[in-house]
Amino acid sequence: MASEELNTGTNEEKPKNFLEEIIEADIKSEKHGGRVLTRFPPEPNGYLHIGHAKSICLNFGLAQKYGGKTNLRFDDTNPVKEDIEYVNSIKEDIQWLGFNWANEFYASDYFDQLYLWAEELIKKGYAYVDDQSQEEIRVNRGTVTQPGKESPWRDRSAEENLDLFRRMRAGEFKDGEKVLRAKIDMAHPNMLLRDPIMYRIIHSEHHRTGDKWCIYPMYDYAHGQSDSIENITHSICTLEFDVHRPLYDWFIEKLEIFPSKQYEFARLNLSYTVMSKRKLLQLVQEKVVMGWDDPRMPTICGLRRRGYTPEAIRYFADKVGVAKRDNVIDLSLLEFCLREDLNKRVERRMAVLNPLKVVITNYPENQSEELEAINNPEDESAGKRMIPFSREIYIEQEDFMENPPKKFFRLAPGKEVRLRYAYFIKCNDVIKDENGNIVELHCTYDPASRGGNSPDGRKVQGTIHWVSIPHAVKAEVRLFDRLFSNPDPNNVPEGVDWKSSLNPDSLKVIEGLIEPSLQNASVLDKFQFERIGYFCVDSDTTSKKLVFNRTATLKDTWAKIAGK
RNA sequence: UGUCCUGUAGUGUAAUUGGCAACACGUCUGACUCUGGAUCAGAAGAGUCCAGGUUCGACCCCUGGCAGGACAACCA
Repeated sequence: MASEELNTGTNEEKPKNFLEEIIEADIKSEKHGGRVLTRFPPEPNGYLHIGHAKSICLNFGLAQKYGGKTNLRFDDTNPVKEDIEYVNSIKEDIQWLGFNWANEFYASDYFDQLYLWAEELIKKGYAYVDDQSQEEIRVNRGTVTQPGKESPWRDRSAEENLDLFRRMRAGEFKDGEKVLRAKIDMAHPNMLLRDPIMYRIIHSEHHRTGDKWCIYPMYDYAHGQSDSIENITHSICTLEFDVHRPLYDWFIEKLEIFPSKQYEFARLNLSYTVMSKRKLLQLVQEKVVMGWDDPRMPTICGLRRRGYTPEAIRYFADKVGVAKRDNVIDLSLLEFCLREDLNKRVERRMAVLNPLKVVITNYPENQSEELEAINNPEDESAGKRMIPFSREIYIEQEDFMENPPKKFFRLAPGKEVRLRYAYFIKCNDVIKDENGNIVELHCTYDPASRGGNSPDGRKVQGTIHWVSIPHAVKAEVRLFDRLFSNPDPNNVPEGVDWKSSLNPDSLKVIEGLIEPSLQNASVLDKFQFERIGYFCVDSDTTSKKLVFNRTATLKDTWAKIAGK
């Protein structure tokens, strides 16, 4: 429902991106009988992040739009890097985002077929076993400006190659002793076509195939054929694989198998964020953050814990667009998408983060009452709730100024404001401690303004939020901010640690006071704390302690004015 | 330095495939409001990386530059 409101996904009015144009052309020309089958191919060696979310929304979204399906395929060709821990988190994240795959596959499902095809290429003279060391291979590959040198083993007979390759598989050789290479062109301007390695020897247990194999296919030898085996029609990946496409096509052509086609789009970059798995891992390992799901992380699980919704992320993926040029998206766009969603669906509550005590001197002692509050002004069906009011309340420190500037609409000596859903109050006295700090305000209220309106029709400029002291509940509140203070954390001068621009204030933990109706909130419940921001219940919450994460602040026009 | 990809308001994405640039976010006004939120109305902001060429006409086609990115793991 919310996604409809957010108008994500298919929309006839919207201009098409280049992939939609390609697909529509293919459908029109009956290329695969109008069939569309995409795939999302993560390597299970890390957690998914917002960049993957773009890819997921693209792959699944395109298939959905054109009546096709999407496979989930784990690209698990390197047993030393991959683990099932990641497999499970990846599946969970994709489902949470709201997508269902047609099939769950693994590149390792195809190891037998890939092996057979390798023998076929050997027999056709398109592949050979190379005895050169890793170092020799590297050196002989040449450089970007100089052609490579052919391996002395390049012209072995098919029989010898076949024998050697079978013995590689049988485990007769040690890691690195031999590799299987495609025989293409050692002088090719595209380095990837200089006899790329197809198989390497790794005596290591694979998380799915166990010890069945001691040779494993390289990405280039596995990916296109895996697509082909699944009859993928549109294999969509990021720009850096552009150089790989000739190789992708080469194997498919030589093997004469289903011609899947690869298309590349520009990956997502977000300002104030790092996205590389390596750097994210480093943040986790060095305990810069609490873990992969730290609410400051751009990981899907981090965003989830932070309070993001699948709808907001899908809306975001839709808004960033798809093209081939490098891009950096403003973090503010992500936040816009979040607010757009949460504003409409999430209930409002009152909470005071930096309390200032207010005594309403003309309100009877030991009295309290319940006042009616609207749960969500954007959604009448969210109903109403009662909130307790009493003689002593907390307001926000920032909502009072002893010497207010011109446009300050909040409380000040002699000024009157409305307490949201309660009464008008006027400030009469400012109580200070011996150091001159304001510790308490003495105010009087207008009993006739109960509910927030005065019968004489007089207006107040400001409405502030509050919480009744005897009824307030304490909660830990975690105020998150961007992880980096540098808009482009990857761009640091030579020799400077990329972590040097970490924002020291990315997390502030405070004790807040919340209205009692929040008492029984459960993990992941989301609210708008009026005039403050969106918050969600953190998984660290226990029966004894409530913990809230600040998902995002509200737009704060006053902060902008005050900052000038 | 070789090959490939990409250059359109601050940030993204468009431009009916050649008819003088639109939309969103952001920014700035104003209205409204029991959230300085939301909503509504409006404004500013690029002449399309540069230089030539083709054309009646170029963001779009051609040539040459320039800038950014990718590629020299037995990673994906």
